[in-house]
Amino acid sequence: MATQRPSIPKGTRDFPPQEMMRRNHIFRTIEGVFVRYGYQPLETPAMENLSTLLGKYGEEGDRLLFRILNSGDFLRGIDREELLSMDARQLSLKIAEKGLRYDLTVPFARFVVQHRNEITFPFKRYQIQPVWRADRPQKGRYREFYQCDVDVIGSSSLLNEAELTMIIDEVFTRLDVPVTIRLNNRKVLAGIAEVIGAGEKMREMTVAIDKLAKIGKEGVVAELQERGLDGESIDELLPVLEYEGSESEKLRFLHNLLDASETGRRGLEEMRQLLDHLRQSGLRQEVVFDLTLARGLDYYTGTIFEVTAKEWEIGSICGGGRYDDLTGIFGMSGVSGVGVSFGADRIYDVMLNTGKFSEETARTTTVLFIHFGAGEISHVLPLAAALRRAGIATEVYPDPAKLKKQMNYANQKGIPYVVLMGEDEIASGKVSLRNMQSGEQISLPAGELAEYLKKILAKE
RNA sequence: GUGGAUGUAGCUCAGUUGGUUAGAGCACUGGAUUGUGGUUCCAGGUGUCGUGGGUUCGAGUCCCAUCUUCCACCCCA
Repeated sequence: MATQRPSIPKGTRDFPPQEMMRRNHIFRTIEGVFVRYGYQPLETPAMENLSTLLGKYGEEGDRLLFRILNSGDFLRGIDREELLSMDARQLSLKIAEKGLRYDLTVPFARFVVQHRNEITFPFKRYQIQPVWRADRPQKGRYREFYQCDVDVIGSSSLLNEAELTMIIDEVFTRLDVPVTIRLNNRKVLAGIAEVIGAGEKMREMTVAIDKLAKIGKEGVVAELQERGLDGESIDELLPVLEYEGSESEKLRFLHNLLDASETGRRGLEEMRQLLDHLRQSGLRQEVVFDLTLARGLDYYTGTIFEVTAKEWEIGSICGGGRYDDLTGIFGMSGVSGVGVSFGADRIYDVMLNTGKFSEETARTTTVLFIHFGAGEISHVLPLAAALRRAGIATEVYPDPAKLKKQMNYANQKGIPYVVLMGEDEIASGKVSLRNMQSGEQISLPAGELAEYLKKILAKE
């Protein structure tokens, strides 16, 4: 048999050790912040029933769902006529009943409805798992990627929005990634659509103005025309797009503009309150009320969030919003929720490209024991055990290889300390401890090694 | 889903109008140095030229298909 060339499916990746350690650093930081705000962990299966997934992400989303072929004789019960119809969409529903999850929000909604009697509301959960999309891959766009979601469901208080903003602020502060947190409110957007006489075209309007940063004012105008907004409405919208002023001036400007729209006034009041909460929370990252922030997902109904890195352009690295009736499709209405999702893969890219990973992030072992043969092993093992008991990650080189080879191993793996155990050391009851970074080497009694290392490691 | 680029050693890339046995640097392995790494010097294998067809006396080079990666749409993390 010919040897086959190893490969993985399009848009998927292996995560080698160094990358894993860096990714884990991101995941642990994010998770640590979630926990500190009282969110609880949840995991759901990689695959869901296709009926749970279909129709939740629009036509585009349905196309991007990975479908899982039924097991066994998947053609059973399908008549010849159907098979020959060549209608892939219809046929796929018969031969595939499961699909890979497309995001974590819909499975979460499914979970909440399914377990509504066991859940205490407001329910605060976080979920860090991969999702799959049959998208065409590009840089920073994969077919398998991780999402870190935090949501609170069963409370419509704006304090939740404020808390999520604080979480975003803290995560990126801890990761040392300066960001801009952009906020807006779908009700404000709806109000704007209403007062410019395009209430019916709210969705078209938001999709177009969402692209402002990318295609500019002229581009947006062209897009608006293309999407069927009349010239009058566009003329009225322009001052909104062009508006520049302080936050308080912006609120006043909108207050006048949205006077005639009840929805708009409500949205504006929500924004005013949220910004007020945030002022009292001592945020360290930049927060802006951005009228041109729209976000595509249809189910958002209130506050919307989007976060971009200041030092590296890669699109949004975190986003979310309030959805008033996500669980309605599963038969549980009137439950409001709000949540955000962190894009770990993109955060990784930002941190890598802006040099935010320190050497320590990729370090696993602190001490390596170097020895030269079977005779030394009996002296090495108790010492290594003592270090591990002291909480120091310790390795013993498995082969009595040349010193150079063992040193090189420590070097390659970024191990900062090496303990040499040879005939001389054993004879004197001492060990040689070498700092691989400075090249400094000291000799000390074997019994004092653990204490000494603990002391100098604590100082680092 | 639409349109466009790309692929040569583990990595970054050379490779002439199609011509005989496909190259460099880095990395890797061994040695100089039987107990002191990162520097240096020497030696060494780096390979179905992405894959499958086709044109040709002859294809890494030209043509077609396919896959990969990347880019612009679409959408999004």
